[in-house]
Amino acid sequence: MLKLTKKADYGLIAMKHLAEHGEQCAISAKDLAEAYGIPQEALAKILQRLVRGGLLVSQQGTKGGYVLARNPRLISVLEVIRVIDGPLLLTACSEGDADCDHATLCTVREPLRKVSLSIQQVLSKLTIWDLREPKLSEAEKQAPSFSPALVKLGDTVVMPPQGDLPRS
Amino acid sequence: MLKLTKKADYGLIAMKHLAEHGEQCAISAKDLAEAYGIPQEALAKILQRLVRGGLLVSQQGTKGGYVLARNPRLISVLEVIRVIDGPLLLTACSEGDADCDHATLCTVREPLRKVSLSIQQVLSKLTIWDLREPKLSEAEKQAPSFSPALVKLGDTVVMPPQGDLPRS
DNA sequence: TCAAGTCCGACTGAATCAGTCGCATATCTA
DNA sequence: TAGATATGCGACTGATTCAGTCGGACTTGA
Repeated sequence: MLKLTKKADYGLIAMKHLAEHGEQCAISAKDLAEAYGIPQEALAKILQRLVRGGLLVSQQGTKGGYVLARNPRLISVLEVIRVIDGPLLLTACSEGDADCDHATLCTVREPLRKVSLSIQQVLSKLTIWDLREPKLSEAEKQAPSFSPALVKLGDTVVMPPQGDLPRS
Repeated sequence: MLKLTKKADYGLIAMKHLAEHGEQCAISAKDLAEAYGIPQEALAKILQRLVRGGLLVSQQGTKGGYVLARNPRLISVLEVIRVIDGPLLLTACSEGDADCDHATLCTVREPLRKVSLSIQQVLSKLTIWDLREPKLSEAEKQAPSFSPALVKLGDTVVMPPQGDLPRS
């Protein structure tokens, strides 16, 4: 459980590839699909969602393809996942109580919601750029875009949020 | 996506209830189900898994029911989820490469695995006891069983900023 | 020994996921 | 201008997983 869907997986692979190679020219869905052994049509649908989500820009026509809409250092993994798979919630029942009939009875939702927030924050700190080269993460430590941080559960989170968030 | 199944949800609710009330006598699946409006048989199955997983002890017979196998302070949320829903993996393809045909091509797996580990650390730090009373978590801060967790992402430590999330 | 009460394993609809197909639209090149 | 190439979009199908139900096996207490 708690696993990402293949769609999100494919989406991240594509985004990472575009971050690495798509600097100049657009890359077509076909090329991406062939490069990673992903079904073309499936990937195309995912890329379309990313376009609608504002993370990619598409270019139609013969020399068309996809390009990142922003600097990869400003696109978080969380955004990609959220665009493809929808909002990620840890608890089965969403924020609204209306749909959950035992809202008043269910007493674990609140603590779990906090855990969910922690996970989201971890994912929001990781950018597409960070996926690029794992070995570079050491060097990235100094970079302002990826600063050290502390995770605390319960209702308190210590340490000032010095790090700038990737996009808000 | 990335949401817990209802089963895990029910399981956590039950564990929490047992941590609060099941000190002396065993509590039957029926009582638990009625208390939270959960289908009896569905809950029973979940409780059975928790027994097999070594987190609960079952007592058959007229006055039977379930009791926690260990101190609730020593049972992590991660354990409960893992017993009910199986090992939680962020990536679609598991650790073994055999089943994933584009193992060599998929380049995002390694960074995602680290994220997965971070999430697991967060969940393993949270115990059933911590779910008990959210208001007490402030006091629990001093308790040795619940020390501030540090989430490490790869070689760098990542921190969720407090307060609100980056909306996208 | 009987009966009440409980745990336990197999089974059946329902929902979601992964991938496919076909057609419309836009752009570039000859 | 016509053809080739590429994205954009909706509907569809098979497979997997989830949620919940049913009947049987076991233990306990009178």
